[in-house]
Amino acid sequence: MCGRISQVEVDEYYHRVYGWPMPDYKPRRNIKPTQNVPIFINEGRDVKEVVARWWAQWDGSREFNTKYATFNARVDRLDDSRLWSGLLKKEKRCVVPVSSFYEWPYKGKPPAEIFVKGRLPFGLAGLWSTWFEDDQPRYSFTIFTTGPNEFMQPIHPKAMPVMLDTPELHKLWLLEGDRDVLIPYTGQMESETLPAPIEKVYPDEGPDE
DNA sequence: CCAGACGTTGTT
DNA sequence: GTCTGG
DNA sequence: CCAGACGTTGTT
DNA sequence: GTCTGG
Repeated sequence: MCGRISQVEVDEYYHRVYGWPMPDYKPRRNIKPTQNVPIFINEGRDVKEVVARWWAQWDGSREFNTKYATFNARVDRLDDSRLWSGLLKKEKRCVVPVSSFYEWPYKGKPPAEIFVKGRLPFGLAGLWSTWFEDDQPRYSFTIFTTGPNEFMQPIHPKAMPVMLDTPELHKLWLLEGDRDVLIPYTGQMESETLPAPIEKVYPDEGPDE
C-alpha cells in the first residue's frame, strides 16, 4: 500500500527529463493522505500540473470529505468500483512525482523509506477527480496499489504502489490509458530504515505546508 | 421509486 | 477498540 | 499511512 | 456522480 510519500528534487528532474514544469513544487517529505500535492494529469494530448488533495472525492458528493478510504485504489478492483470505474471512463488519469515512499513493516516502529535504485525520482500512477464549489474546481486523487514485487515482499507482503520510471511509461498511462502498465515494479529498488519515528525525523512544517 | 453506499489497510 | 484529522 | 481523540452536565 | 438494496 502507500500512505506516505516524499517530493524532493522532483521539480528539476521532471522538467529536465520529461519536459514537464512543476510550478507548485516545493521540497517535502512525510506527505500524508488529505494533504495537497502537485500532480500531473492528462489534458488531451498534453500533460499539466495541478495541486490536488491526496484523497479522492466523488464528483457529485454533497461534501468534500474523507468519509471513505480513497487515498489508495486497488488495481484488481478498478472495474468493480463505482468511483474508480467512473473516473477511468472519464479518463481522469494522473501520475504523482515522488522521490520515495514509506512503509511500516512493524507497527509502531520507524518506517522504511523506499527508492528506485540510484534514488532518482519516479511516478506513482493513479486517478484524479474534480469536485465543484461555487464553480471552483477542487482536485483530488488516489494512488494505485498492486501486489508486491520480490523486493517489497519482506517489507510489505500484501501491496505496493504502481511505479512508473520512464517518460514512455508515463505517457502510456497518462495519454493512452494503457492498463498493462499497472503492475508491480520490475526495476531495481533500494530502501533505508529511518532512525526514529517519521514524525520525529520529518515533523510537519506548519500551516504554510 | 428513494435512500444510502461508494474505500483501504492490517492483525509482526 | 474505532473513528477522525492531517 | 499515523497520531490522537474518544463525553456530559449546567448555566452567576 | 452512479449503482445497489429495499
